[in-house]
Amino acid sequence: MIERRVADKIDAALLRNLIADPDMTHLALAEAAGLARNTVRARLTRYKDEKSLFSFQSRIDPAFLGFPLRAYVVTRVTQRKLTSVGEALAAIPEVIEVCGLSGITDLLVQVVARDADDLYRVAGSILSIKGVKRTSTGLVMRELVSYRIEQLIEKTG
Amino acid sequence: MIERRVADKIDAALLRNLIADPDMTHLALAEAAGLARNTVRARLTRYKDEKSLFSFQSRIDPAFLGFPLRAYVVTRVTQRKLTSVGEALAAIPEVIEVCGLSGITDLLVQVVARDADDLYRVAGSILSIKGVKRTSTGLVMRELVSYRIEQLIEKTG
DNA sequence: TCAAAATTGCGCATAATGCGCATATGCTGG
DNA sequence: CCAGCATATGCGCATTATGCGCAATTTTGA
Repeated sequence: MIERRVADKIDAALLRNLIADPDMTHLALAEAAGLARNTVRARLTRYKDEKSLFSFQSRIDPAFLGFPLRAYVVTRVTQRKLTSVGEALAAIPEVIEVCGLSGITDLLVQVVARDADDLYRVAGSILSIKGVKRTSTGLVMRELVSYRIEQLIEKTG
Repeated sequence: MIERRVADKIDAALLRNLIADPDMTHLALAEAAGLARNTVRARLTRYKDEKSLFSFQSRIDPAFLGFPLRAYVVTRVTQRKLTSVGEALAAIPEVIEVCGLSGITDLLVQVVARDADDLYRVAGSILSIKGVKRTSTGLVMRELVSYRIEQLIEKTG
């Protein structure tokens, strides 16, 4: 099995700076990190090939697209139908992520919606998938800690 | 209350292209979307001010930082201590997101870890927070649908 | 309908980028 | 201990992209 490359000090410095300002120029990054311009360029290029970075889509706020509501739908599934349920979920646009969790026949489905009615509709379409036994929806009311990765960089290198 | 701007057709076209290639040049974007270069620049600049885009950090794969494991920890909390628990959770680096869900005293805590032992340790430190009554950890075994926003763009404009 | 906000088109100076290539550095396996 | 491979560095140069200004035109909304 291929072992994935893990960030070193150089990567940490670059990523830290990019978080502060995603549009920093190669030269600015090089100075900030005390590196050569070509080194910066090599790393930045490498990130793509290695897929160390997610797609740009991860930066887009669903609210900006008109979906301000977010919810988690815990979905109990007939075990044999896991795959087909996964496919059916993928066919629902409002489903933005589906995770299979350990030791259970539950799926954790993250959805977005335009409003409360819309959410109700989406939850309904999940429940109507063949193989889904029951669902439990929890609307995200408050983000006590917003998605963050930054602090992990400090534990790198 | 200020109403948030929502993406229009122009935004949709730009975002679609940026997902395909985040490094597209302004001019390339302009051509692809049939717009003027200045328009593209204006929009791209605006995204920052409006915070329509998340920080660059949302693009970094935790695995690249050395945290290949991801888990959801459902945390039951003494209602009065919600705030202090939130702060305590924020103090744990491996905690990458905390959501307060509707109608319950549960928090949905997303964590990452270096390995199974590390996850066990992190789960323990969550459980030891004053105000946490009990926790239930679900390791993300499989992503049936990886985080995606792209398909929402088609429902825009 | 009218005024404000966006988009557009054009040009230009500056700055960034994409190479190539030779050298220095550093880590690994023999 | 040394050879060899991968990486980082330094330099230059031609090509592009960017940042800005400004005026005309279209769209949007009140």
